Amino acid sequence: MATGRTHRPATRSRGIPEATVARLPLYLRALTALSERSVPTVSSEELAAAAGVNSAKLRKDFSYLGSYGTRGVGYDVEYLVYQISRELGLTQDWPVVIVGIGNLGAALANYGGFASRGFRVAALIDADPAMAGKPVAGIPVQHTDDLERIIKDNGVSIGVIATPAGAAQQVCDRLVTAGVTSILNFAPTVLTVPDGVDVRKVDLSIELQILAFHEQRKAGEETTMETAAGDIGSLPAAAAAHGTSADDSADQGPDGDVPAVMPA
Amino acid sequence: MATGRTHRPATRSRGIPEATVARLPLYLRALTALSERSVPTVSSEELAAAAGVNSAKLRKDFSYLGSYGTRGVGYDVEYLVYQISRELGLTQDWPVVIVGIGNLGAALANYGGFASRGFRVAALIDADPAMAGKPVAGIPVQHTDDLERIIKDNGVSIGVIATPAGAAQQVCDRLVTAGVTSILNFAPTVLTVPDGVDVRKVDLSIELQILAFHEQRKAGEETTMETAAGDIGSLPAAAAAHGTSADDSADQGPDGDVPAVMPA
DNA sequence: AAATGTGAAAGACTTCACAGCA
DNA sequence: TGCTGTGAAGTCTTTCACATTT
Repeated sequence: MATGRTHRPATRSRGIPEATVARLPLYLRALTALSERSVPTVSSEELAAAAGVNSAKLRKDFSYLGSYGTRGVGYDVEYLVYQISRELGLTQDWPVVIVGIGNLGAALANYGGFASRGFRVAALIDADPAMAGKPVAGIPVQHTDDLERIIKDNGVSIGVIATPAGAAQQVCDRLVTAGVTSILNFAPTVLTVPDGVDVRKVDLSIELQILAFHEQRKAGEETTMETAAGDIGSLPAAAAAHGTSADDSADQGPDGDVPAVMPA
Repeated sequence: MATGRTHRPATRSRGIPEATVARLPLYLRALTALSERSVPTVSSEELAAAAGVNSAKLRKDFSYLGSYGTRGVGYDVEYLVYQISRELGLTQDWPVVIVGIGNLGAALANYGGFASRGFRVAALIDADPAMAGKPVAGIPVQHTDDLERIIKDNGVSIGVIATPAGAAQQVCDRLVTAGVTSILNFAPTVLTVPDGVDVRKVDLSIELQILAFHEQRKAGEETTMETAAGDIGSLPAAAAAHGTSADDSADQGPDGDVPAVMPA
């Protein structure tokens, strides 16, 4: 979804494709596991299998970073770990704030992978005064009133929003004003941000809906049914057109659903 | 991370592009909001703005579903809500099980958006005997031992994995064996599944790393620094090279990614 | 006059397949 | 021989721009 698109048109200094960037963390994880097992080198084939991609793609991805492999041998694990970490900016410390310490916020604060790779939870912020001072994951929750100060005092540039949808945009605005330029949004809402600010979204219900789409399709196949019967019962109910002149008679016949995709 | 690949020629009968499917939930959410405000119709321009995409893309997306708009007018909100819901398979009930009731699992169980759109948390499962019986989000947690029975008794086809990485593959195998064909994986690990099973992954640390990448770039631009100084200190420290110590092996499925859907 | 639906062009990403190096 | 690195081909996605319909 990559909300935050819109990078400056320029900045072509190092054009690593977005799709490649999105896979680097995957490779890094696989490499880290190999490193822990003291495996010295891997071939693109092996590493690709561990990361769940195909080897040609992996080699192409690495080619954007430079030539870090050895023909006939493979890649040096430690060296690659370092190169990818550096490329991703993980060799530096990233203080992060989490806003909205409900169930999800607490889960995120406790998430191990967070602290590991260069990210450090600098502060937890919540709008509920009752939460203030209470420690979550060993970090005392602070009140929203101090948001700006917290951001500035800690030099935070990455913010995580785990508030209810209704509060997300407002929190986002404050974060941005205070200097945050990258946001990870867990609230089920579209955030509007000024140019130069990156937003990534994680949305549970969207993922489930995508799964449901495929699941539905599988079910339909099995039985070779093509009329997708079974739903006809629960009709639109909408159908009825509001003003919009266009009387319903137009298309949707009572059963005339079956949208016949692909109108020639 | 786009999951469902698809080798097969891709059944053109109803070929809705994966990228379009991934956006339908977005449109649906925007439409639902409009519906609640009793807005009768929207133009592609307005709806696109609400969903955070551009209007040409939205129109193209809708064109795969059929011709549900009215030229010169726009789209009937209620009607579109129904059509998209049906296309996504949300007009039916999807029982879901969540495995791994730690911080994250509990957050998911409590997540409102879950219950809303056709998804119903049929059961919560955890390996810790101490959790058994304890209610989370009003649902009693059950022990992993009963996983297979629970799946079957409830006709579950969608499973959510929120266990630690180490347990994920095993849980996945059991879910699949018991009949689950769609999995939403929150564990930071690559899951291997047989053909016909869909896996989607949500990975916090990957999202953060992608943000860090862009964040780093921004910082670099501002100061025109390009040597990313300050890191040179922590060098690779790699180099050693053993022979081909490929012991693990296990390079299974060629494209261990996601399978797919729709055999022609 | 307004706004959809869609060919066609442009762009991004993936896969192929093989030259070239260790 | 084994495996990387990469042009070229193929596929998917986005964007353009306009004919078409209400």
